[in-house]
Amino acid sequence: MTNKQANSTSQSIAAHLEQMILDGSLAPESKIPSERQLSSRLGVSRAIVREALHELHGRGMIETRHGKGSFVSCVVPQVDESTPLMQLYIGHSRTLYDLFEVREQLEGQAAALAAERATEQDQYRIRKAFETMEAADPLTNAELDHAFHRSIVEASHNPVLLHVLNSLKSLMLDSVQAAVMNLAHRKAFKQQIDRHHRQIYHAVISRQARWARKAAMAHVRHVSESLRQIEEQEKHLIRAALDQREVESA
Amino acid sequence: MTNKQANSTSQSIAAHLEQMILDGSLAPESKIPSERQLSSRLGVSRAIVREALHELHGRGMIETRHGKGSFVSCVVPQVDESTPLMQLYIGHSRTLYDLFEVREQLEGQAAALAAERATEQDQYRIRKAFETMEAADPLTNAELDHAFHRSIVEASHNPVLLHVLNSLKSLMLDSVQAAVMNLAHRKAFKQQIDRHHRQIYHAVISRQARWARKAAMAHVRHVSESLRQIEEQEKHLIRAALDQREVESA
DNA sequence: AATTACGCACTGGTCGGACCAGTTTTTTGT
DNA sequence: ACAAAAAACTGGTCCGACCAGTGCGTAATT
Repeated sequence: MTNKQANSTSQSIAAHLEQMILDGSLAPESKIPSERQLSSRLGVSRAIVREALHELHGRGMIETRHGKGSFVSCVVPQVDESTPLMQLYIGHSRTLYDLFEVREQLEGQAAALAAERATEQDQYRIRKAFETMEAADPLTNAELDHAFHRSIVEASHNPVLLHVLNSLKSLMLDSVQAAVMNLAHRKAFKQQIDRHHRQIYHAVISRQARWARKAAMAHVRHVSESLRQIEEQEKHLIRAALDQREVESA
Repeated sequence: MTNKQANSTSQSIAAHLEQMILDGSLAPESKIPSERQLSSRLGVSRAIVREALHELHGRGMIETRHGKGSFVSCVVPQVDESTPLMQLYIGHSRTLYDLFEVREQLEGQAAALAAERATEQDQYRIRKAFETMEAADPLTNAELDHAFHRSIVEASHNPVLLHVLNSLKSLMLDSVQAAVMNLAHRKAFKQQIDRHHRQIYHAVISRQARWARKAAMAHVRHVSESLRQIEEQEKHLIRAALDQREVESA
């Protein structure tokens, strides 16, 4: 299905192993056959096997310990529901916050411009998006939240801004988006976010550019820091789990 | 900072290359030195280099083409200048000012972050770029001006910011760049620009983030408005010419 | 006999050289 | 001058060797 064997041996072997891992043929924490074993069984040189393994390591699916072997490191056994989250951007979490740093500026600018330049039509759209979002079920408002912000960016009447923000958003992995949305599950966060949305809305509608910028920036920053908190918590959980496991295996 | 060199050679080489990519030392789409070259330059075997490259490939930071080489595949997707949408807008002067509007924010943020996060090495680079620029012949300092701004953006240590600003800059047509440079011909503008540069430089070096942001934003805004003025003047000239023609043909 | 220590048989990590296969540049023969 | 052949790149694959951690079983020591 997703068999892209693209370039060649090492690639296809990596894909093959990945498939086995995702299938569950290779359970998490289970030991992967040794390099020499794979090499002879697959009829390729050991170098190729090593390249394939490094490829998987790059994706964080594998961990290798000198003298012991390589092990599947699917952190969370849960199929593919809620928490492959961390693993994806765990190595790049820094970049994620860099991204928020940029977004903070641009969303702020967008809100300010929207307050200044929104036409009546824009204001109508913003109002509609806002009301729809407020009335909606908190669990399903991912799209609506997005639509609200989008309506504001569009009201800024700056295509470059729109374009850049779009590509930044598409940069965020779905998992991260999901995580952001999961903030809504925590009542305190949800309320804070709602408050921010209201502030942004009113500021833009009442054409108070300065306030709009401030509110939008605060909003992005809040989301970013909330995410950071969650990451910190999960890191602790993971570490705790690992410690626990080591205790058990000791 | 995030330098986990953990296991060994291939890992640390991968990390090193990743750093270079994120830093912008290796621009997107740029060719990475050949495996044999890296191998000899880093003093390790080619196999190790290959493993490091595969690691990066696994993370999607690299693409490799047989017989050609390996290439940085933009971590931060380029703000597509090729997208049909942008294609339409490019060239419209209105879009140009939208662009400056965005740049104003981002350059400001970059300067502020640079003031906060610049290492000694960064400061040295910035100082060198600044002094070189000041000492240079005003007519040929297009490159140097660019280098100065770049050194500051790099000192912000935010790869997303770096890449976005890079792609924005590439959006500006050469003609525009030339026009900006032509501002230097007018003594008043030139002096103002120099003053801005000095302010930015001193603010960043003395770690005054707020001031740095303000200066950088003022700088971009000034350039933008100067350009607008020039355009206005030229428009008058053109209109005058057109009127003249109509008179003649009447 | 129990315990320690050594050593062998694993594991991954690194090396160098060889060769194949695409791509680009240079040379060369008409 | 031009087109074809050749040389000089590039990455892709293989081999065989050796080093370095790890673990286990056996032999030496107590």
